[in-house]
Amino acid sequence: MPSKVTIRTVARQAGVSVQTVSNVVNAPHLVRPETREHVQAVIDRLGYRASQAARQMRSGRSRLIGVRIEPARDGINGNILDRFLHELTEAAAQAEFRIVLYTAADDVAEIQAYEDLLAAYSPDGFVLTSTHPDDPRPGWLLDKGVPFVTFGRPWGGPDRHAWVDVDGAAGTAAATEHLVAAGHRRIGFLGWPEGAGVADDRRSGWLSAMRAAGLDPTGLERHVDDGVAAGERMAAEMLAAPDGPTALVCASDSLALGAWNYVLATTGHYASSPAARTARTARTVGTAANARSRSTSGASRASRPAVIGFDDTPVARAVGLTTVAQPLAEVAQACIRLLTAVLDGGGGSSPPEHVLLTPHLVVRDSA
Amino acid sequence: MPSKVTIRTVARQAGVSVQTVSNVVNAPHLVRPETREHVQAVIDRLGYRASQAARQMRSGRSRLIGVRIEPARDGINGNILDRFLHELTEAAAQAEFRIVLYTAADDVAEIQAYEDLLAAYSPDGFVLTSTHPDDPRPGWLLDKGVPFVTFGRPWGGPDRHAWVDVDGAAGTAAATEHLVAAGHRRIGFLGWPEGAGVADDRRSGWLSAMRAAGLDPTGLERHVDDGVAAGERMAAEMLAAPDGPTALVCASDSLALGAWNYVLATTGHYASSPAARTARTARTVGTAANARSRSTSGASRASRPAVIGFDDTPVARAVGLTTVAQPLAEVAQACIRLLTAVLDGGGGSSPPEHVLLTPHLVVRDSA
DNA sequence: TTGTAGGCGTTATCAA
DNA sequence: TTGATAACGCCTACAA
Repeated sequence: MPSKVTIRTVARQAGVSVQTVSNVVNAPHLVRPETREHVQAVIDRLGYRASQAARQMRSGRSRLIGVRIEPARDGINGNILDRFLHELTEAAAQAEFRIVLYTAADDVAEIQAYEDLLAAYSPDGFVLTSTHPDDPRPGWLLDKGVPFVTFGRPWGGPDRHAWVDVDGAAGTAAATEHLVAAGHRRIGFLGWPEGAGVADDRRSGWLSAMRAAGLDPTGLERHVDDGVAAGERMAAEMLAAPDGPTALVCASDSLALGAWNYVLATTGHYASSPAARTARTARTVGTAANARSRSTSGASRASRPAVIGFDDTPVARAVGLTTVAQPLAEVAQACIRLLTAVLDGGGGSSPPEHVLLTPHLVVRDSA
Repeated sequence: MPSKVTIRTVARQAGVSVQTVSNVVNAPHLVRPETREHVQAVIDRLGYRASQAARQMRSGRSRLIGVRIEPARDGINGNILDRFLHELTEAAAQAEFRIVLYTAADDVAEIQAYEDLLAAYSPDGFVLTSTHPDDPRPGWLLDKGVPFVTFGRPWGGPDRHAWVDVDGAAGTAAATEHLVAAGHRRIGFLGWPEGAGVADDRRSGWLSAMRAAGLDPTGLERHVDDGVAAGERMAAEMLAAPDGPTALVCASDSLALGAWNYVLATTGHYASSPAARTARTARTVGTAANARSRSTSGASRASRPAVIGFDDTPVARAVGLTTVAQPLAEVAQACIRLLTAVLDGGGGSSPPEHVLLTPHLVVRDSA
């Protein structure tokens, strides 16, 4: 193993001072082209890379970004944070940053994690996920002057920091419009309890799209804590009602999966893959579905209720669920861009930037 | 914001030398108890934490562990690596290590990532996932003398490094035994193409359990690349055959989900949640299933074929799939333990340690 | 048991 | 345009 290549090694090999080498790396314009090229050649030949530890001691910059990795939770939705993390790692690498992970059971623990991480590794900044009303984290970081960006708007909180978010309302509106275009008139919304920021956001898109289409949303919505079982239960209640909806826009793939399970069980219409369809020979497809459609008139597609989820999770893909997809790569890139802006801006007085991205509908079998 | 608390600040505040403070932190036994307590109190009060950057310059240790974060892939199985990453972050924190992330599209890119990361951040070691035959990574790291542990055996490769793995064969064997106990005699195996290490491992557990139970495995297995659609297709072929299996042990939850989709479509028996069951009133449950069972005699539970997956992914939970669960928290802890052993052992001649953990069966609706 | 000196690799300052 | 020097915070000798 070649003993460590330091800036000294390069300087000696190139016959210049260490400072010149440093300049070639950090401020090339200060070095005469010939010298620069020569030194650069030596750097490449030796494979020299500045030590972050030493660099950090001088410059105070670690080129590290702290990110929390969340537990699997119900695992269906939590999944998008893992995908986000992957995208963020790539976006960070583009900007020569690395992601350091930490875990925390709740907001208080997370603030403790900031302190620990900051004191020992001094990351240059943080990317926060899952912001929510009364979130104590932004305030703490703001107080300490620690640079950060959030993936998620400051729901209700003071808007004093850079954030990136996806327009959930636009997503559910697109879903609703898709259903309207398919001939549905009574389109229900299956969401989460109010007050969660994201919950209200996604509901509002459905609501405005309904009104824009001249449809009456009254009585067509239900709210429940996230989960497949809960989705199935609520969907059963909603769809079985005499004048219930013929289609459902859901706030999550979990809820949608539950609803879709119900639809399939009710209609006996498990149409996911061609293989299944051809293999399914002995069954009399559609009887139950027809019985249902007779009592639910109104949808142009009378065969079965439509369901649309949110997040385009792997489950949705596997099961053929139509769903709203968040542009996670773009979100990640925007996070890095805004964070570097905050880093460079330093104490600058320019107001914090915001980015609101639009999700898109992925149409599959369920709607 | 309080200007940085260094070892000097503490020393002054406590009225001792910096060396004493350092000793209190790194070699408490060298300090007189009274002094130690006094200094410790000051440390706590000031919230002092040694700077990793400075510490690393002296000691050469960064207390950083490099881990690759994989893309979402088909997303259903890739998910377990995300869960592993979470557990690893926690286990590492226990041992005062942090996880630094990197991405890489393939093995060659990953080796490049080692070089970059090593040169700039000098992580103390790496945790490798997804080992496979002809994996060039362990050899490279071994050559460079970089400490590492793999989650995954060195399939076919030289066994010269520490590794942790889960006994896949034990998992499929347990699944098979469970089915045998339930009265199944023709138990099929739906796995991946041979040669992938993990593939052969999981197959072998099924095979040995079949033989141990005195059952003939001939013609009861199929192999296909992972995927839900592939699983559905293969399951259709296998289960529809006149003397086909009455139950399926699958190498993954993806395959199992596909198989289960087929089973449900065929039997019209979508029994996931109680809600669905009660809601499903109009349908005549079981006719198709009975028709099937007549032609497939042999299982004690004639109603429908049983399916068992592998990995206990969120999808499995959501859909009620019986599956084999890997003890990821234990794997993560073992990885950290072995890695620290390698770190401490340094050039020691003690042979690399191995840990093989046993998975367990999670019984749900599908078997 | 405690204190002092030196150096890890880098970059900022300043002089040449 | 380039080079010498100091300093970042810590830890390991070594001295007291």
